[in-house]
Amino acid sequence: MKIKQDLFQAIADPTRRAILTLIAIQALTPNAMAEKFDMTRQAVSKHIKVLHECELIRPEPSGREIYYHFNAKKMQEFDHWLAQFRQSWEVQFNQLDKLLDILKDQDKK
Amino acid sequence: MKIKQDLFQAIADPTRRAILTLIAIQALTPNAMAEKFDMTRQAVSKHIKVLHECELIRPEPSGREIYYHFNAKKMQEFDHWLAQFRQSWEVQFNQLDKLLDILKDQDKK
DNA sequence: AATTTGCGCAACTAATAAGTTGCATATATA
DNA sequence: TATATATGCAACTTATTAGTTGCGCAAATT
Repeated sequence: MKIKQDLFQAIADPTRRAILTLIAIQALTPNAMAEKFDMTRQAVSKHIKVLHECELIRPEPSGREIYYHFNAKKMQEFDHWLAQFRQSWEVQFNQLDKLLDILKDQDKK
Repeated sequence: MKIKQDLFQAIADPTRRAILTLIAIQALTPNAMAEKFDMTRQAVSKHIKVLHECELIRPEPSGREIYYHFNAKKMQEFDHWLAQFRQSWEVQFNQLDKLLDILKDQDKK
């Protein structure tokens, strides 16, 4: 059995990404989320479980309702993972810049 | 049938992420990749297909070998998706800063 | 020309995951 | 206390996918 849900697996599903987009603006209950999507409450509940297990969302009970909040700190891990590639695309874009410079020089001739 | 592989789906697999990390440093052939992982060449070939279909990698034939290069521009799309949440975590961190300020003030008393 | 090597595609198996319905539990309301 | 509502968990079905083996094709080597 899986100890913990994988962060990348969590955002692979479009519905879960939609949930994240929603609650990044405002915390919502499972029922409120289910109303937004064309699926049963139980289906949404499963997505919530996945997002919760990898700590992308955080429950805050309020009476018999549970508001799920967006955990920005966890989302930042993607930002850190992306860091290893930033250098790559800067290099590739610099090469593009060089190419553009060459083309400019050719125009002058 | 799926028209095109999804970017998020592509990076959901740990082996594919490892491939991306490898070729971000240096372009590799399918065989060279397969040697790095404990799986058959065909399995790696499938991952290559997924990464290629969503344009995260780009083939450059060289004789009977094919070097796959990392496409940084495509990975940037993930960066752009993350952008919608950057504001959220800045807000949450600002709130943390405020809290820290409050705690500092309490120390002074 | 014959053989080896690099690669992709097809078929198959096993595991995973998204969705459903049904049920149990806890909180709020009448 | 009885009832309605909010939520999570379990069992099931179906679809997807990661891995395998086997095959065919094209390029390089002998």
